[in-house]
Order: sequence, then structure tokens, then C-alpha cells
Amino acid sequence: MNESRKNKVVSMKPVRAAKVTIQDLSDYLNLSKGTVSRALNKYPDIAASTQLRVANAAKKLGYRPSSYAQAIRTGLVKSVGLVLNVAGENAHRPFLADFLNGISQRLGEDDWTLVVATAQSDEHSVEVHSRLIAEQKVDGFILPRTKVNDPRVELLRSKGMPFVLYGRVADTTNCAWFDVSGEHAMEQAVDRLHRFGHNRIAFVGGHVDNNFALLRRDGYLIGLAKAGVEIDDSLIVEGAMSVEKGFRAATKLLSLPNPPTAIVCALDRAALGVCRAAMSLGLFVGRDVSVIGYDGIPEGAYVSPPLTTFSVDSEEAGTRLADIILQVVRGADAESFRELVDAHLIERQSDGPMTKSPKEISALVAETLQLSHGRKE
Amino acid sequence: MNESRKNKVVSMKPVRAAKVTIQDLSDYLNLSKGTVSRALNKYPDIAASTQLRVANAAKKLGYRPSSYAQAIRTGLVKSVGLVLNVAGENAHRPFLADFLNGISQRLGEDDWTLVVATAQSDEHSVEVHSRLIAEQKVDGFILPRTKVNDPRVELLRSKGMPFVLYGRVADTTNCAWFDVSGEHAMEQAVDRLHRFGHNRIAFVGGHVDNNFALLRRDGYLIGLAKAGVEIDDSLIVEGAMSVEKGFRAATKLLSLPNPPTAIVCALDRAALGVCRAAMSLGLFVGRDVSVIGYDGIPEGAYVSPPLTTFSVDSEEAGTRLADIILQVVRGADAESFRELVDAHLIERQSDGPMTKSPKEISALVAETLQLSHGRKE
DNA sequence: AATCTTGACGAAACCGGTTTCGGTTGTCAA
DNA sequence: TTGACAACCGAAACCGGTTTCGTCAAGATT
Repeated sequence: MNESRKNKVVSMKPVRAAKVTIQDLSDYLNLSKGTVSRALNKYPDIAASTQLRVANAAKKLGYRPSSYAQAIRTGLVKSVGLVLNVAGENAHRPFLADFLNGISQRLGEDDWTLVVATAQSDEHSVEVHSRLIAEQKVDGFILPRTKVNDPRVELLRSKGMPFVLYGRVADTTNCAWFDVSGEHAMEQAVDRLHRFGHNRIAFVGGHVDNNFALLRRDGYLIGLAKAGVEIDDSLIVEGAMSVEKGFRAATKLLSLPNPPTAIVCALDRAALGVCRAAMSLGLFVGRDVSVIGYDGIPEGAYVSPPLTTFSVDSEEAGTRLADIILQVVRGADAESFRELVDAHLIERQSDGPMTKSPKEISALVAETLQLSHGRKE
Repeated sequence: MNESRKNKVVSMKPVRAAKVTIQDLSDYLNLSKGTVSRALNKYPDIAASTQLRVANAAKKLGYRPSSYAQAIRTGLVKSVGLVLNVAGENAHRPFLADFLNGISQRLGEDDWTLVVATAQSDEHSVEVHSRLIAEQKVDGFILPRTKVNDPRVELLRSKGMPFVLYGRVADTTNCAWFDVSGEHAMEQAVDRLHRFGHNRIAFVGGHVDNNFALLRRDGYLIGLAKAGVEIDDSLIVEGAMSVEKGFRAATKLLSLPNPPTAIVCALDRAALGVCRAAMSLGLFVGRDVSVIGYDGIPEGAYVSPPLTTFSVDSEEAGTRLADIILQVVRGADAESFRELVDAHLIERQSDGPMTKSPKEISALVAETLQLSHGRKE
């Protein structure tokens, strides 16, 4: 009778190695499949001896429960989703592998998996999340790069789907999150520059619909306050998420009648542009003018001078986020997960003691502009 | 009677929005669920009018079949796996986001998803693949970064699991693959340098257990042959997959009694090291000595001089690979998929006409070494 | 000795789909 | 009229697990 199961349908498709099912296992053990299932799941009403026997047989036959066969009853596919918005300027690309590694490692420990999808815009991102939910491909989400008011959060809240934020949002009710304290890094940057003697410290920030941009600006402001330097709005530029935007921001800042002697950037990409702009204006970065970035992108080590920046441990972030979402999916209170860690400073050569006053910088810039202007005509 | 289904178990967990099942749909339509299923799957024995009615109702109620409920019967989870080996020196990191985007986009068109996992070594990679197969999380795999003799291929062959290679292997029986012709790029590089007047052209390659390293070396050799330049084994260094190894390789090459005037690198990372080595030996890259890389990593645009290199379209690669694996999983003959595309040259400033003979280079290097040697002691 | 527990397991329903099989119609030719 | 044959749909089995419920024997209680 058991032999009948062996006569499976022989398809034309490539021959997959026959899976060993729970039925095979229960046949082998002369137990009902219900009993085998309960034994495997450590139900208390199974004799210890039986449980052991089942466990051994399972190992011997190489039995692994089919995750989706389980899912149909338990409602858990044992996988979490991660949707990457690849639109436009995003700075997290260099760290993606580390980030994925952190997540995958942690999930793997519990035999969970990671489903990755990409989106081309915020709206598309919501669509993709919806699709994964509708097809029940995942049990929860990790949301990277949070916006201040994040449409993904609304969606997942309304669907009752567990999630954890990599970053923070305006309204964190019922949210679990993990973040790196960009604000603290910016504050440190200002402090460092101030102790280098700088008093006119500019800030080149990101788009303020990104939550991190808001926080990093706050950090800059707090840094100024603690240093006793008064805020000068003309020294604050926002929305610089690319090399080019950084270039333009710095060009504007350094052409000011009373230019900054140091520039703190919310993103390394912008910092790269800032450095270029300074150079093109005849200023030597690290001596004439100081620049500090944030992110720790690899290019930073190769530009000259190498960029002083704050580096983020993306792998750890992944690990922690995976850990948190696993707990939330399993019913833990989301609000009990709020973790903030620090980025760490990489001291390179794009900053240093103030050597030139704003006035001197202004003169240098004017001279350079004069020169290139003259050349053009 | 239908009302009984509404009284679902109310769990303590966060309330997920109630899924609309095929049962709900068939109740609504007064059809059996079998009929609804066949209508949705376009069976020929369903009246056209009924099919339309079902389709409309499905859209109206927002019905989406649960992918794993389908999988249990069809054997297809509609997802493909990608395991990234993050061990040590791997050059594909900067392109990961593009690559993933290409895959995800194409899979999404067919409502498939991508499962990503990471591995810390080749052995671990095999384990991870095994796990995904055992738990039946995927229907096929994309294998990036193929080795000449790839243990993953053996595994998947033995399990009868469909896969497609990003790259090639020694034995491609029953393999579908897509690759970028590194060999052709290397050949072009040699040709370009030869037309710049270079005759002593060195090669800094990768580990030859990577298939691409083998091929790129072949391309280099073919390029030499076509240019009528005879091969000099002392100008070939292998196993340079990192900046540091590139540095060491170039240091050795340029210290030769009869050094090269141009260096072709199989990887941009190595090329970066090569450039540094040349600089540190007192040679101006792009003028005294020419360097060409391969990969198109972003850092290449920032070093000075900017690196001439061959760039690979990772997003397209992802798209094509996804397309292929979908077809193979659906039963197409794997061997019918063999696609080779070209990398495209990005001309920057690390190469150019030969200006110094090997002898002159040797003299310059000797001078520089003398200097620094003298300084040290 | 009769009853009550309790431990340990089997039987069967169930999850949400897919697929097979058979039955009911209507049509058309014989 | 009858029989053959499509066309169309319902009923039920099935996929591989999980979970509920009932049963039965052994030991404990009275």
C-alpha cells in the first residue's frame, strides 16, 4: 500500500530529486503523520522516546518540512521582505552587500529567508510591498531609508503587517526601529571643527523629506549651540544628495562675501562634490578649508585629500534589523524596539586646524574666479 | 453556511487584514472553487463569459492567489534564489544594486520574486543552496561569479534544480549561461595600447579558479597574438583581486630590468593598486605608463588620473539572467541559452600614447627607489 | 471493582489552492 | 426520436503539512 506513493507522476521536466515528505517519514516509523508532526514541533503530548525516534529518523532520511506546506496552515512563510528604492540619488549602494549579509546571516540562523525586490519610485515601492503582501511571500518587512512621513509605514500599518524601520519617522507609534545616530555624528563633526578653530561652519544637507536629513541637520544645529556659535542661515544648504549638488552647494557657499572655513556634509557624495568645488575655486581642502562627510563610502579613501567621514556598520545594522523583525513577527511588542547606535569617525585629511580666515578665503576665491573669468573671455 | 467561514480564529497577534481566498470568490460568484481556479488559469473548458465574469470579480474583490498555497500543488513557489558569496575580495559589490534591480524587475513582471542569501565561503555557499532547496524556497538559481569548476553547479545538477550562470564554467553541459565577454575587452585593451605604440604590455590578472580570470587572460594573449607581439611570461602576474595585490604586482613589474610601458588589469581594484604603485615609483600614470582596468567601478572616476576601463551593464545582466532562468524553470532546454555581450570602453586618462621606453621607465624607477632608499637609511 | 485521570497516539479536518473525473445540458446528425 | 458528442461545470481528491478531537490503555483514586 505504501508502495503506491512511489509511483509518482513522471513529468517531462528535469527530474528533481524526490523530496522526502512527512508521509514517507511516518510510513517509515509506523506512526501517523499527525504524530510525527507534533513530535517534530515538540508538542508536550508526545513521549520523549518517540520524539527522539522521530528526530533521528528525520535526520537519517534527510527530511525537511516544505516551508510553504507549513505556511498554508501556520500562515508563516518564514521570510522577510526588503524593497530597495533604486531611484535617483541613493547613498547606500556601496554598503548593500554588507547590509544584506547582516540580514541574511541572522535570518538564516532561524531558517528564515530574505526576499529582495526593487522599486523605481516611492509609489512603486508601495506597489511592490502590496504585491508581496497579496501573494503572501513574506511575513514582515525591513524598511530602509525612511522618509519623515513614509507611505510604506501607512500601508503596512493598515494591512497589519509587521515591519521594522532602518531609520526613524515622524510618527513612531507602533513602530520598531533601529538607526545610526547621524545627528550625534554631525554634532561631533561641528565640535571637532570648532576645536580646530573654525567658527564659520557650513552645513550641506540632504532632502529633508528623508528623516535622516532632518536629524543630521538637527545634529549640526545642536553642535553649533554647544560650541556657542550662532546659527547663520546663509551657511545652510539643503537637498544635496549627489556629487553635483554638493559641488553647486559649495560653490555657492564659498562665493559668499563671508564664506565658511569648514563645511559639514550630511552625505559623503555631497562631500565629494564639495571638495571638488573647493579645489576648482583654488582652495586646498584640508588646509585652506575643512570638509567632513558622513557614510564612509569607499571612494572617500581615494580622493585627494582622503575624506574625513563617519562610517556606518551596515552589516551590524542588518543583523540587528533581522533580529528585531523576527521578534516582532513572533508577536513581540514593536514599540519595545528602539535602538540607536553611533557611527564612528574616520579621521583622514580633508579637515584640520583653521589656517585661513573667511576673508582670506574670499580673497582667494575671488582671485581664482577672476583668473578663470579672464581666461574665458 | 457561508457565514461560518467568517468566524475565523481571532489570534492575539497583530490583526492582519483578512485575505480574500478563492473560496470567498467562488461563494460570491456561486461557482465551485474548482471552476474558479480553472477560469483564472484559463482552462479551455470554461465558457468565455464565465472566465470574464470570474476575472472581473477577482479584480473587484482584490483576490490574489496565495503563492505558497499554489506551490503546494504545482511545486512552484515562483521565486528564484541568488546566493552572494561575500568572502574576501569581490569586485561586484558596487554593481549589486543595479544587478538586483535588473533581476527583480524582470521577475516581477511574471509575479515571481527573488530570494537573496549570503555565504561566507564556497563551502558555505553550497550549504546555503542546499538549505534553500530543502525548504523548497526557490524554483531555480542564478549563480554569479562562476568558478572554473564550480561546486554549486555540481550540487544543482545532482538535485535536478534549474539554474543559470552569470559567467561560464569548464563543463557547460546542460548549463544555461549569460556572460560579459571579458576576453574581448582584454583583447581590445591590448589592441588599443598597441596602437598607442606600446609593445611591452603587462597583464595583472585575477585568481584563475575564477572562470572570468581565465578568460580575461586568454583575451590578453589573443590581443598580443593579433598585434604580433610575442608573449613574455615575466609580464604576466595573476591572483591580483585587490588594490593591495595590484600594488604589489605593479611594483614587481615596474622594477623589472625590462619593465612594461603599459599594464592591462583584469579588475579595476587591481588597476587602482597598479596606479598607486606606479605613482609611488615616480611614474605618472597616463603619460609615463598606461593602465587599463575592467569593471567600471565608481572609484575609477575619482582617482587621478581617472581610470580608463571597461564597464559592464549589471542591470541588463540581471534582466537577462532572470529572463533565462524563468524559461529554464518552465522547461526550456538549458543548453539553448548561451549569451555573450560586450563590455564597453570608458576612455579616461590613465592610458595614452607611449612616451617612454622601457629603458627610460626603468631608469626613472631606479632613481626613485634610490631616493626613497636613501631617505630610509 | 468501578471510576477517574493521564499519557500517548490515531483519525480526520483543515489550510488554499489545483487537477481529475464524471455528470448534466444542448446541439446536431442519423 | 434517438444517439453521439461537445461544451461546461460541480464534486471530490490531492498537495504536505498542522491542529483538533477522540480513543484507548495504564495507572491512580475511591
